[in-house]
Formats: sequence, C-alpha cells, structure tokens
Amino acid sequence: MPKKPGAVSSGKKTLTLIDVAKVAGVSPITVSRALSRPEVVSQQAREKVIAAVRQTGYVSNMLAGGLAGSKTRLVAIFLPTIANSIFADTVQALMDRLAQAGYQTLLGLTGYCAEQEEKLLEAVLGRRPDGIVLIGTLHTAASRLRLAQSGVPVVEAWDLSDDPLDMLVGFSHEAVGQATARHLTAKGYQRFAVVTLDDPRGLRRTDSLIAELERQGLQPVRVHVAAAPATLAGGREGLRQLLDQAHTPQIVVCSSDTLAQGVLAEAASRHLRVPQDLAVMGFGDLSSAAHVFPALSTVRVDGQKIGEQVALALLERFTSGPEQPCAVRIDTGFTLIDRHST
Amino acid sequence: MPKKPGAVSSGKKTLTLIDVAKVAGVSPITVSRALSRPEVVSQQAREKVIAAVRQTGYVSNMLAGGLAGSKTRLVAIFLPTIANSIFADTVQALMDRLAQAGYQTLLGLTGYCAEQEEKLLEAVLGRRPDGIVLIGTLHTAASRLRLAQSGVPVVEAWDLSDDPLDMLVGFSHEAVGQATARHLTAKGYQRFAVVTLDDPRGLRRTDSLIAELERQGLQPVRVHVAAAPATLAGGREGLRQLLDQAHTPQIVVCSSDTLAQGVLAEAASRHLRVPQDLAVMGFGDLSSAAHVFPALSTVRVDGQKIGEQVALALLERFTSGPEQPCAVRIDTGFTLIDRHST
DNA sequence: CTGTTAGCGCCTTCAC
DNA sequence: GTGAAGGCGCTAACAG
Repeated sequence: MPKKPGAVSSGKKTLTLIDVAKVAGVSPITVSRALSRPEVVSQQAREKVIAAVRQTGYVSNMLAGGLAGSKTRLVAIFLPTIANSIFADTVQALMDRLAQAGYQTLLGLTGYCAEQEEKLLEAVLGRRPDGIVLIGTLHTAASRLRLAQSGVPVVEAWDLSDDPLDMLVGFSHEAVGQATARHLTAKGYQRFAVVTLDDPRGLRRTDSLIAELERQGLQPVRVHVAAAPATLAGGREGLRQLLDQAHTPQIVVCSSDTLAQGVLAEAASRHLRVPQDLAVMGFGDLSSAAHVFPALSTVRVDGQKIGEQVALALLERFTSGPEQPCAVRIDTGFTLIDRHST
Repeated sequence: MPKKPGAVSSGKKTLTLIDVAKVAGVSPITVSRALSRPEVVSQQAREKVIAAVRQTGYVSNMLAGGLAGSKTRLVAIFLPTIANSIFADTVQALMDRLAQAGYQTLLGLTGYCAEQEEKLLEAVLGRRPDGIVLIGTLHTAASRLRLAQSGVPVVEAWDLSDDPLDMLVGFSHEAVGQATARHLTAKGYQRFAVVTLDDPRGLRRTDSLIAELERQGLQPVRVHVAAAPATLAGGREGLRQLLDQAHTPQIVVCSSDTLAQGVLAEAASRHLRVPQDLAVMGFGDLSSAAHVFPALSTVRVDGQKIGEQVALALLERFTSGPEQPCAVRIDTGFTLIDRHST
C-alpha cells in the first residue's frame, strides 16, 4: 500500500498550503502570507483564506516552515528537575509569556546524568530552537562550549555564573547580603552569626553581609560553614557550634531555608524561643518553610519576575536581530520577608 | 550581505549531511543511515561517518528529518500547570523514559485560558508530534475532536475520562473507594462521614465507599458535598455541618487533601484530637500535607508509575504501528497511606 | 550494503 | 498586493 510518508492517518492525504490555496482560489504563497503576516495581504484575500482554513481544518506544518524560513518559534528550557522545584514559578511565567508571543517550549531535564546532558543538548540543538534558557546550571563545560558555538541566543537565569554565555537574568548576591544586614541592624540586632553552605553564591552573600556590618562598626561575625549539600542536620550542627562559643548571637543568618530549618530545630530542642531568644533568617522562601515555620524570616527571590524578564530578553532579541550587544545582565531584585513578630 | 537563511552564525555555512558525507568519503544517505540506524551500514562506513561527525561538529537537523521522514521524535505533554503540581512526578518520570528512548518533549500549559487552549493545541499539532499526552483534562470539546481527527496517538493520564480518546493510564476511583472502606472498617471504624467536592471523580469514590460500607452492614453515611474548588474553608464548613448532627462520626473521609486540611483545622479549633477523637482521611498526598499534618492518612497515587506507564504505552505504539487496538486502559493502582497511630 | 532519484511543505527572492 | 521559481536538509523508495 503506497501511502505517502507524511500521511496523517487512514487514506486522508495530508492537508497542505496548496489544498487551502485551491479552496480559497488564490496561490499558495498568499495563503502563507495571510497566515503569518496578515497585514501584507488584502482584506479580501485574507478572508477567503481564513474561510478556507476553517473549512478544511488545515494546520500549518511548522517543520516545513522552520526548515524553509529558519524560524522555528521554539524555545528550549533546561532545568535541573521539575519536581518540588523552586524554579516552577519561573518556568510557568516564562512559558506563559512565550506562548503569548507564539512560541512553544521544549523542556530539557538536566538534573540526573551529567553525561546524558550532552546528548540532550545535541538533540535539542537539532531542532534548531530560536532560543535556549538555562535555569540552574548546565553542568559540563563541553555543553557550554557547544552552546556558544551554536550561535543560538541563550539566557541564563537564577544561577548567576560569573561569565555569562550571552544574556543573563538574576539578582545580585552582594545586594542580598548588604540588604539583609541593613534590614536587621535597622531592627536593632547587633550580635550576628552566619550558617552558610560552602557554596560560591552563599559565601558571596555572607561576605557582603559581613562587609556591611563592619561598615556599621559592629563586632566580628561568627561564621559556620557547612559542607554541601544543605541538610537539616547541617543547620543543627551549625547552631550547636555557634552556641558553644561564649558570645551568643541574637540572630543567625542562614544561606538557605533548609539550613535555617535545621537551626530552628536545634533552637527548639534547646527551648529557645524564636525570634525572642534567637532570630533566624533563611534564604529562598520555599513554600513549605512558610507553612512549617511561621517565625522564619527569609529572602524571597521572585521567580515569576525572573521568568518574565527572561521572556522579555529573548523576545527582544528575536525581534531586534543578532547584532545586539551580548552578555546583557538584568537584575530582578529580591524581597526580604520579615516574619519576626518584633 | 547575502547570508544563507539557515546560517548558524557569522559566516559559517550551516553544516549538513552532505558536508559530513564529503569528509567521510561516502554518500549522504550513508551518513543518514549510520546516524539513525547504525546496524544497517557496514562497520567500516559507520566508523568513518562517526569520525567525520566528530571532526565537523555536525548536529543533525531534525526539522528536515521530520519533514522528510514523518517521524519527529517529539511528544507533546499537556498539563494544567507546572507550579505546586501534584503531576510533577508523573511528568518527570515520563520525560525521563522518553528522553531515554530518544524523544523530546514539548510542554503545553492548559491551566489558564480555555479559549487559548485551542490555539495551543493547534500550534503543537503544527509540529507534528509523534504522540500527545494529556495529564489532567483537556477542557474544550472542540480540542478533543481536533485531536481525534489529527490521528496522533494520545494517552490520557490521571484524569480518567469515561470515553478515552485513545490510550489511557490511570486508576479506578471505584477501587479507591472500596479499598478505603475496607481498610478503615478492618481497623474498627464504624461511624463514617464524607466531605467531598462536587466533582465526578470524587463522587464516584464516595459512592463506591458507601456501597462497600453498606455491603458490610454499616449504618448510613453522612455526606457533605462542598462546591468546587477545594478550599480549606470548604473542609471546615463540612466538618461543622457534620458535627451539628446528632450522630458524631469516628472518621471523616475527604475527597482531597485540601478539604482534609480544612477538616483538621476545624477539628483543632474544637480541641478534637486526631485521630483519637476524630480520624481524618484525605486523597492525593500532596507533600505539604504530610509535613503539616503528620496525623493525616491519605490515598497516594503513584505519579511516577503513571508516568512510566504512559511512556511505555506510547513507545509501544510507536514501534508497533497504528493498526493496534485503541482505547487501551492501564490501571496503575494506588496506595493507602495510614498515618494514624492506631 | 550502498547510491541515485525525488520529493516532504513551506518560505525566500525576485519579478510583475 | 500577488505570483513563479528554487531550495531549506533530510529520508523513502527503488536500483545496483
């Protein structure tokens, strides 16, 4: 049975532009134009085409379109994982904005096997996406190189690398540290301690916090550096060590909500009231944290805003052409959430 | 500057099969075969091709491949929303399995605007996906019709429609109701009450629960039906109403964890101990529920397993061709999670 | 096992 | 504003 390769299903030949053109009584190219740039064809032609499309149930083949026009209206998003993810807001906002502008999104999950990540990237590149968004980190250097060579517009979000590939949307960790310090000193806290992960971004926030405190003439800060990954146990151990020392802190600033929860757990087991006896500040504002520990203050990063900014950056690049400056850096800011009763 | 349309970046002409073929000293079709079905070319040719690919950094253009071969290796997934989603496990497992088999996934978010859902579907269909997965519900009837006409293999998951479009992976709500009843009566509960949403699936579970209780000769069950959507307030109101009546229940079975949390809240405000004074059973096992209310029993649906089954069903269909029976129904089952201390 | 031929369905460029 | 030719990069079908 000599069925055409592209045939959709039993017997019915695939509907093409040409079929629609015949029905509408115009040439194929007019159909194409009426669909992609309605403003360049006459009102009359447009209406005939639209009627014919509806009548036939035609659906444009974007593979052919992409092949011929080198515009796929496809954006690939790489993220570590979709489950319980702090990135969900970002992805949601990004996808909404892109869909609104007529772009579809291909999702790539990088969280597991680092060697398979390269295969994933290659497969995705094979679809010739108009843009790629990296949320979190792309693990292998080879992947980053391949991406750079491909010439596809790239936006990195959330995880601020120091040498962005192309565009970048995030926030300043230094600004977070400084703002945290100012906020807390303004509330009257004087004796600070820090529990941070041994992680570049967390350490940058810590350094900045300490610098600001020193600028204000406050006494040295005790810092406990926990080994990655962040765990409750790490937080508990951190507070334990800090309290062993003579000089008891009024507030402990943590580099993540997970560590902060560990600190809270240790505080509870010592019958310290939060925030009266010991205030605790986290980072990230995982939704669960708010439920479980209403007394935990934290820094919220607005994931939704990040997603929107990423979409904006991409769409602008799409319309303005490739001769724009690269390495654009957009700062989305962050929000201090103060849940201390004080 | 007459740059080729498909050009990747400055000056460099896009790399094609032909370029690789020249380097390898074979014909283009041999390159194609070596890449897509390595087993049909000679060892020798394969090695030459692989070397040439590595040397040139060639990335196959799947648009062209899809157009010519009518296999896109693309699967579209529709789901209501990515944020805080109970479906995350399913999507993750599904994507993993598909990626493993060389398929990429296009994500479509249907959760918001029902009219825009149709545009989304059309756009997705334009990419000629090899399969479509519906997680949750596709809202408009028109969309379902279009999908059916398109002839693309479809798997519906989680939300068991009574007339599946094609394949279906889920679990029996009747079985859940019956199993819940049996489990609880076996533990000695006798006076049941139900708080359910006015939702077809929730009501089916409720009916089945009641039928089983009657079969065991237990007295009539009081049912409170709350208007959608599920809220904490709805659960509180439900328990309030149930307790106003003379016959106090020992256990309240809820159609969702959200309602169950409302019931728990109301119970707490009345100083009822859970589960001693009043046991509560939810449905869904949202992860937050477990954290916040360790005493809440619930029914967990194994989202991961569903994702795996969906992938299996699709991949099998892909390999076995379209002349297979449709409307396959796979039951993934569910798990009762008993967190009651009793 | 390998190569040739002929499109896949659309969009570009250029003419009218 | 509209149309005609040509090609995007790949693979199915057949021939060798």
